[in-house]
Amino acid sequence: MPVITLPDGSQRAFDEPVSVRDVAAAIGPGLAKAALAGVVDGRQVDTSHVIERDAALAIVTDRDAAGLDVIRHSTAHLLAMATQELFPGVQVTIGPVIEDGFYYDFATGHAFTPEDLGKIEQRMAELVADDLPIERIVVGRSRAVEIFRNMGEHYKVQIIQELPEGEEISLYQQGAWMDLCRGPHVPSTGKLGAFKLTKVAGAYWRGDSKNEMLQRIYGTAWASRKQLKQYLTRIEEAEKRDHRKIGKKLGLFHIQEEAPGMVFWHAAGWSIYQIIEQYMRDGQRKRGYQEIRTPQLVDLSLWQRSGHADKFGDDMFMLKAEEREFAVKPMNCPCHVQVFNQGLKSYRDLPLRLAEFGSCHRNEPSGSLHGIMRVRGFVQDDAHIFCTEAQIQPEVSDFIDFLHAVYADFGFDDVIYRLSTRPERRVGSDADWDRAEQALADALDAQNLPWEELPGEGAFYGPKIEFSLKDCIGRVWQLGTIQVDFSTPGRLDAHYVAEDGSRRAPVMLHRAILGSFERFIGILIEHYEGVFPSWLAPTQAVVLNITDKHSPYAKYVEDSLKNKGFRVVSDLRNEKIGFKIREHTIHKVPYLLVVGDNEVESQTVAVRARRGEDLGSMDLDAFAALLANDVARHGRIVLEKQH
RNA sequence: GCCGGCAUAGCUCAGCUGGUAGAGCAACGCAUUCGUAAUGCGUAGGUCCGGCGUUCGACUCGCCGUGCCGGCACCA
Repeated sequence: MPVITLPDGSQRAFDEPVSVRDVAAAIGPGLAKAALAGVVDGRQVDTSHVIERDAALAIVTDRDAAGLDVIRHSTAHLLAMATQELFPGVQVTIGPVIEDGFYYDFATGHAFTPEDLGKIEQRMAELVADDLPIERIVVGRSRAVEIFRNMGEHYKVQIIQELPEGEEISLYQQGAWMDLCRGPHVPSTGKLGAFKLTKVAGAYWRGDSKNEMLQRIYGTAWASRKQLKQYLTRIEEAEKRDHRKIGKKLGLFHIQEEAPGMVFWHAAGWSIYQIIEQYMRDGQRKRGYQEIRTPQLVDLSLWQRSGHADKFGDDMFMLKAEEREFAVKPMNCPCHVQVFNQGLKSYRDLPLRLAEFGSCHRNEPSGSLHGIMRVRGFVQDDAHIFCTEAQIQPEVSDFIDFLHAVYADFGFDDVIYRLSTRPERRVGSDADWDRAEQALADALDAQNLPWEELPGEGAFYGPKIEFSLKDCIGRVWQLGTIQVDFSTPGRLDAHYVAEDGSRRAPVMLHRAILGSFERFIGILIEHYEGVFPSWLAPTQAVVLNITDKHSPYAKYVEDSLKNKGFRVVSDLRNEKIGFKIREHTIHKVPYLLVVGDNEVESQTVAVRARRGEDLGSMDLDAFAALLANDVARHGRIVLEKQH
């Protein structure tokens, strides 16, 4: 006699055990049709699940996030079924739900082509039309192994054998096809339909590059055709923000074959870069950093002492000269320790903050290169803080303040915070780690920041916080970081004289806010969609003459504004004003200053903002004030617009 | 690095099953002197990524290499 409690608190009593489907039907035929799964006492189940005793039940439909996940998961099964029908001999492995969709990994000698995806998609549509019931079957472990072994599904056999003892093993069957799965799944294939297969890719079995490579098919799935369409449109729109496309269109930089993973900055891009560098330099100076500069090329012996050659030698560019072996620096820290080591330091010198816009080169794997976001030659806004253990927490807190001020100035407010804690192999005592991890966590908590812990992901020398942002299509890129390092100072003989006269190794904090200028500018381009706020825009205003006779005045306007420190050019070409406006609008110039008879007469400029607004005519001082005000707001203007 | 795809004019892209390339924009020239997102006419522009092969003949087919793109792995 189960009594079912629904999410609204209402209760329904039944004379005998009932399925989720039955309960839905008792509430209403519409719900019965919409039911995709259920949640019984917090556990997700199929609609066929029978409830024996009193329980809390929520019916899951495609309006719930959980329902969408069930749809995606079942669509992954549908993909696997269609694929195995069309390509006999293909083995199934895993097919999880991911953001916006799902994938399924297949073991096969055949490499799927984009044409294959079309065929598979078509077969999937047919299976939806067939509306095959999806049934859950519970079997014993040995029986499950036997079934999949007979089917030749060796990966599934392995998965079953590694399931924890006592875990219920369930199979899902639709038509003649069957897969091992925990579920839940939609009641029949007819509940699916709004999906699209998006890409094929290789992926290692169990994510380990030592294992064989499987064929992965990605797809997206939604509750309705309309949602699917919206998603596809969203992706299309997002792709227009791609920094590689915009970078080319705006002439910011290029990369060419002869220097893979290295950026050729053009004048416009370099202008942005320099403004950012100067901005960071000012911020660092105000916060007690000393800027230094260290060599690019350093004898291998230093990298051997620091441990880099040993651990990361393969990723370092090496060269021989004068019978010595040099390495192009992949990081700045060992060099910064050399600066610290010049002259005996006292505890009074701590914390000592050494900053460098350090040019680094790393021979990143070819497959990992990505526009200017992942490159082989880059410049970090790097700094190392040499301090005592007691100074870790205040330094980390100050750093997070600094970082937030910077991100806010660039208009970023959607930062992902991750704290990576002690890995298996590490240096330093557990007590050291306890305190360092706590210091980092406290610093995050003090600012009320939502952070995620990545257990075991810290560096061998200490824990770290990573600050990441997403690019236009949702890929996450790490920008800032702060890392505690118990190891490097000792390895490189750094020490200071403590209050009691003893010599101690300082703790070193590695930290960066932008990460690399290259990646940061890539993210900025996508964030702004190329529409740089006035303080960053390579050209802040263009003066446009109506006809030749206004050229002298246009030049005068240009020169006057340039003398005030603005980045202004004039476009005196013999073209119609509409043509020139169009061209500079496409290039996202913040302000267009049109000068014709009226403006020459009244000694003004007609101001047009880049979104098309006509700001009317004003004299040069008024425009200069307007632009100066704009510049002073940095990129916070973007945040204001969003909110 | 691994799996797959792609590489044609400065840019964006056409070019069916092999018969030595085409558009739009940009550039250049001429005309036009014009008031807020494209004035008209004309000219020039290609080692079809590189190498080797198949073929009477290769942008097209095959192999090798390079780079880029999408994933995977990596990211001190």
